[in-house]
Amino acid sequence: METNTDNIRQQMRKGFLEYCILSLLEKEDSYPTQLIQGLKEAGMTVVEGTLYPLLIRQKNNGLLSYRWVESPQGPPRKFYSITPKGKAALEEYDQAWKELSDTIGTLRNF
Amino acid sequence: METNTDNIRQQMRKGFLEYCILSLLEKEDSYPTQLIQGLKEAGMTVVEGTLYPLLIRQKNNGLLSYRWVESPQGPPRKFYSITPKGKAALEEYDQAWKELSDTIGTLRNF
DNA sequence: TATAGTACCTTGCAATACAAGGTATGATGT
DNA sequence: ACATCATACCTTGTATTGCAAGGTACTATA
Repeated sequence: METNTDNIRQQMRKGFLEYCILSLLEKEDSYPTQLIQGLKEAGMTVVEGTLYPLLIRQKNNGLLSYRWVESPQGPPRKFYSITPKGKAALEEYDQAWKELSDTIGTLRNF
Repeated sequence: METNTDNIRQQMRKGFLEYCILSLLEKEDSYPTQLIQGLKEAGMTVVEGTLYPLLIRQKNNGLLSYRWVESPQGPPRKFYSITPKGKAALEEYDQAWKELSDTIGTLRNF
């Protein structure tokens, strides 16, 4: 376990990817490469080997669905949509985030 | 992967324990049972099987040191202190927390 | 037909939180 | 002296999950 900033940032991110992905998909149906781009713009770099298994897990749990859409150039894209169950999960994540923020606020005297 | 609130809260917590422990120890030297109590009061329940290995990791990385202190009743207590390296790590955690908050704020339109 | 670009996916590894159980010390009651 | 209880520290095995690395497939272009 290193203590450099990169590693700390990485550790903290754990568990937030699902929340972030549901957030992006609530705004707009997207395919994986698009999600990677969107997450990067929001300040959270994710690689394919992390994203694909996560999307599959979320889909298997009924939080997401997908459909194939032809691309203007290249292979077809797998567009993911958030389901009603996914939206319910997103609300729970909002609540969990709020509570975690309160906890950190208490401990750090923010 | 369940989607109930408890599980979501648990997932989100991952990676934050080190930050929270350093925060508590910055205020006051503590022994593990005391840390578990302090974390619980701040809204973050942790069990022994999680805490002990984590303290050992942090100590092995030079973030913490400890000394034995006799208890008024019962076996001696292992009081942990934060080291200069631990304080530096805490500052990095503050920065990482801020960046993560910004990311969530961007994605959730907070 | 070969190459490049885009896109989706899998395998193996390392880190870590937890459930469950274990060991040791000191006070109290019989 | 001995059993019991409360406190305290610690370990083992399991499941989850993020990542590095590598693989497969479709389409357009030279």
